[in-house]
Amino acid sequence: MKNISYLCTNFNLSTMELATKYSPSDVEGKWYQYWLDHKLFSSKPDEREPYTIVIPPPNVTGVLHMGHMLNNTIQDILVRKARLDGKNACWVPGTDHASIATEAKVVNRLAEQGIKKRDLTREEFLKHAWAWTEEHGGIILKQLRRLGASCDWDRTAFTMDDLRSESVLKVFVDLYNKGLIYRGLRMVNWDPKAQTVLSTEEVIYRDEKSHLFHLKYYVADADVNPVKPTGAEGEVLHQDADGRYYAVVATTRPETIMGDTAMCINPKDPKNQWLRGHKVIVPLVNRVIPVIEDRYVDIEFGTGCLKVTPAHDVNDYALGKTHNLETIDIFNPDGTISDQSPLYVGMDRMDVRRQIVVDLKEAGLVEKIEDYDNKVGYSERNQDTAVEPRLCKQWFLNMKHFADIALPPVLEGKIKFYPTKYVTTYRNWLENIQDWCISRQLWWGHRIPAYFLPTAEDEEEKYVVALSAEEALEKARQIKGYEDITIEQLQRDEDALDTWFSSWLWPISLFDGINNPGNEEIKYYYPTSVLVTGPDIIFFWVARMIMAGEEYLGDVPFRNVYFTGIVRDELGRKMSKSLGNSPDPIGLIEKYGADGVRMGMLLAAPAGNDILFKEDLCQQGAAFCNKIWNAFRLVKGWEVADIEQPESNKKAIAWMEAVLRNEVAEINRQYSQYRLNEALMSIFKLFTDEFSGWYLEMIKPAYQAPIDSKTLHATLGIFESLMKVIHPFMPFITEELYQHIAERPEGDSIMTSTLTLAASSDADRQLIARFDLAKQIVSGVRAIRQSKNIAQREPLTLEVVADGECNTSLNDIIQKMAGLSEIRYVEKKSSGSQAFLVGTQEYAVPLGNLVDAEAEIQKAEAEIKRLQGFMMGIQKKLQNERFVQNAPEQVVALERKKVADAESKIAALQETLKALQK
RNA sequence: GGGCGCUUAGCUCAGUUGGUUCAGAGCGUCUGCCUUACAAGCAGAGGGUCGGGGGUUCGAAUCCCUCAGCGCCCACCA
Repeated sequence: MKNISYLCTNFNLSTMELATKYSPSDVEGKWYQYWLDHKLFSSKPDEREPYTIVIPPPNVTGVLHMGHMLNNTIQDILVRKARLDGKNACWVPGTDHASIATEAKVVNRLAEQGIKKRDLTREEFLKHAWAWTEEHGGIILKQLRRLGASCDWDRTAFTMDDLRSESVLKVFVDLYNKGLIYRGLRMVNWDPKAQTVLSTEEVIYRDEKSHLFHLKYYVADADVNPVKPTGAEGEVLHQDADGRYYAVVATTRPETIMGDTAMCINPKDPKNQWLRGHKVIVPLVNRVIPVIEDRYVDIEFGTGCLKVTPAHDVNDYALGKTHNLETIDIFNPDGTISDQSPLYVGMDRMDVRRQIVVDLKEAGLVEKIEDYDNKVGYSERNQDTAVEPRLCKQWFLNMKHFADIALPPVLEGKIKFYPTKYVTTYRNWLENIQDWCISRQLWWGHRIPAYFLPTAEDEEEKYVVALSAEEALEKARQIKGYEDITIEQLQRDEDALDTWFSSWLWPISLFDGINNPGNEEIKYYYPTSVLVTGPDIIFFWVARMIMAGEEYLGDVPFRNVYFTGIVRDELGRKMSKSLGNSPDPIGLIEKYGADGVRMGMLLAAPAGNDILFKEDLCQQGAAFCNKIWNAFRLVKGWEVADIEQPESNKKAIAWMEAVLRNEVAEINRQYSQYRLNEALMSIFKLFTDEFSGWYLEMIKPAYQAPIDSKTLHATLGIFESLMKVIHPFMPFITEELYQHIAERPEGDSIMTSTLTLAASSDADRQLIARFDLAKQIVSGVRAIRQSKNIAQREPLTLEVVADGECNTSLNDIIQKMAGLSEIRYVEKKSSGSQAFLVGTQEYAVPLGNLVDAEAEIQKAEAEIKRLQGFMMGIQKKLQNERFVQNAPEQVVALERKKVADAESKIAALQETLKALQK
C-alpha cells in the first residue's frame, strides 16, 4: 500500500500503482475524518425533501454489541441511500440515561469502593452517576463511527440533557393537568434488587421447574383448639393420626404463609363443603384465619383450597379487597422478611423458602411435595431477580386514552410495519392495555415534579404538580388551609420517572418540539421517515412514541417501522456474555474492515428474521471489497491510445448500461420494501457477475494492448455508477475509488453525489435477452472445454448448425469470450464434434478424436428419453379438453410451444446420435 | 390457555394475483485451472418434488382442511 497517496484528490491515473489487495485500515479512518471535516453528515432544513431517522438511543454507558452493529448499519444504509437519492438526510444520534440499568451500575461501582447508596444523599449519588456517565458515556457513539455511521453528530442528544429533561417535565405536568396521570395504591411489580417498582412490560416470565407444596392447615377455633368439622356423606376429610382434622393447601411459595390472612374455597366445590364456616391454622405461624368462599378458586386445581396472601399476590389482593381481609406485608423492600412476620425476620426470601420447607417437614405439616412447572416473573433489567408483587402507591398514566389515539394510524396504514405481522401484536397489546406505572424508586432519572404538602399522619396525602418549586408553592397556597405554606415545607417527590417516559418523546424532543412547538426543525423533520428497531421494544418504545406523537403533534412520529431480527450465533443461540459467542464488533472491523463487516451482517439479515451471524460472512464481505478493488486496478492499468472503438465494445457498453438501469430499478424496489439483504445480493451479483465476469472481460484489451478512450471513458462512468449503487452498503471503499476515478474538488464526496439513470426500458430488456443467449453459447463452449480438458488459450471453432436463425449479432463478443478462432454456419455439423443446445438451436464444437462417442451416445439417448417423457406429459395436458377450454390462451399456446420445442430438440439429438453411431 | 409466524437444496433464505421466465439465489460441496485485475480468484458440475395427509381446480410450493415439528408474543390459575 506504500504507493497510495494520502490525498487522492491529486491522484494520477497513469502513474499510481495499487496494491493487489485492498487494505481497509488505510482507507476507513481517512475518509471518516474527511466526511467529518467537511460536515457532510450535517443537515439543516432546506427546500429538499427531508429523510429523517432518529437513532434508537443506546444506553449511555453501554458498549457496542452485534445487535447495535446490525441495527445501525441498516440505518446508515437507508440514510446514505436517501442522500444519494437527493434527499436531505438527517440521522440524529443520542443516548439514553437508562435509569434502572445505569443506576444499578453506579450502585455496583460504589459498592466496590465500600460505599452504600443509602449512605449518600441524593445529590452525592447523582454526582457519582454523572461522573460515571461522563467517563463511560458516549463510548458507544464513538464506536459507531468505526462502522461508518453517518449521523449528524452536532445534534447528539441525551435523554437527560437540558432540553430533553425540560420536555419530559412539561409533558408530565401537562398530562397531569389533563387528568391522564394519577397517583394510586396498586399491586405493582417490585424489583427487590434495584428496589424499585417496574411496569408490567418490564417483567419477563420464565418457565421454571419448581415444586407444589401441599401444606396442612388444621381446622381450629379462634383459640387454636382443634375442631371436628361435620362433613357430609362421601366427603374426604383429612385426619391425622391424632384424629385432628386439617385442610390441604397447595402452594408454590411456602415462604409467603406468614402473610396468609385467609383460606379460600369455591362455594360450589363438593369436596370442601366440610370446611365452610370454619377457621384454620396457618402452619408454623399458628395464626387462625377464616375460610372464605369465592368462585375465583379453581375446584380442579390441587385440593381446591387456596391460601390467601393479600399483600403478595395480585389475585389474593383482589380477594382481600372483596372479603375485607387483613393485609400483612411480610417483605422488606430488599426482599428480606419484615418484622410484620412472626418468623424468619431479616432472612432473605429465597433462604426462607428453603428453610421453611425443612421446618414444615419437621413439624409434620407437609402432606406431599410435587414437581411443578411454574412461570416466574423476573426483572427485565436484573434477570436473576424474581419480581415480588407488592402493594405500593405509585404514579400511573391512563393508557385507555393513548391506546385510542395510537391504534388507528397503524391499522389504517399511516404507519407501515415491516414485517406486517407486528401489526397484530401491536393491536393485541393496545386492546388489552393496562395503565403504565411511570414512577421508579430511583434517583438517576427525571425527578417527578410533584410536591407534597405537610399533612397529619392519619390524613390523606396532598400534593401539587408543577414545573418548579415556585410554581408549586403558588398552587399549594391556593389549597384551603395552606395559604401560608413556605417553599421549604414542600417535599418534592423522591421518585424518578421510568426511562421510557423520556424515550417516548425522542422523535419530538430531538427537534425541541415540546418546548418550542411549531419550530422550523420540528416542522421540517417530523414525522421521521423510518424507525429501525427490534421487535422486543415494540411496546416499551414504538407504541408509546406513536402515542406521544399523536398527543403532542397530532401526527405519527414515523411513517415506517422496520423491525430487525435478533443477532444470533450460527447455531441459532442468542449472543450472550456467558456463552462467549458474541464477537467483539471492533475486533471484527479491524479484521475485515467496516465495509466487510457491514456486508457480512446484511447478507445474513433477511428482512424481519433473526440473523444467524457467521464470521465467514464478513470474510465474504472483505473478499467482495477486494474484488471491487481489483476490478478498479484492472481498469486504471489500461493504457489509452488514439484508436478507433471496436464495435464489440460499443455493444458491450450498451449492454452493461442496460443491465445497470435494469438492476438499479430492481434494487430500488427491494429498498422500498426494506429487503436490504436482497438488494445487497443483487448488487453483489451485478458487480461480480455482470460487470467483472462479463463486461470487463468483453472489453478487456489483449495483453499489453491499449484501450480506446471512448471505451475507457464509458467504463469509468459505469464504474462510478456502480460505486454509487454500492455506497450505502460499503461507504469506505466506494468513497476511496470514487476519489480515484476522477479528480474531485476538495470537499466533494460520493456521499453527496447523485445517481441519475434513465428508467429501464423494453429495449434494455431485449438487449439483455440477446446477451443472455450469447452468454449461454459461451458457457456451452466453456463446458466442453472443461469436460475435455482444453485450455482456454487453445482456440476452438464453433459451428452453428442449420437454420441460421441464431444470429445474435454478437459473434464478435462470443468469439472473444469463448476463445473461438471462428464461428461457422453449417448445414450439418462436422463429424467428431460435440454439440450443445441453446434453446432449440444447436451448436457444435469440432474436436476430432477427442470425442468419446460412447459417452456422447449415452448422454444423447438419456436426454431424448427425458424430452419424450416431458413431451408426453404436456400432450396429455393438451388432450384434456377442460384444460384447453379453461386455461388462458397464452398458457395453452405456451404448452404447444413447449411441445414443438421438445420435438425439434429431439430431432437435433437424433441427428447427433446418427452421426455418432456411424 | 389465547394469538402470530415458520417448515422449499448440506446451511441461510427468495418464490407477488394459482399458469411464460417455477422449482430459484448465496454460501458450502465436487471437478478443472497459479489464464496477463483479483487463488480473498476463474470456469464448470452435482444437489430439493416444496414438513405429512386430504381437498378445491383443467392446473397447487402458492388456496382450503387436518396432523406433526419448531419459534415468538400475550395471559393472575395458586
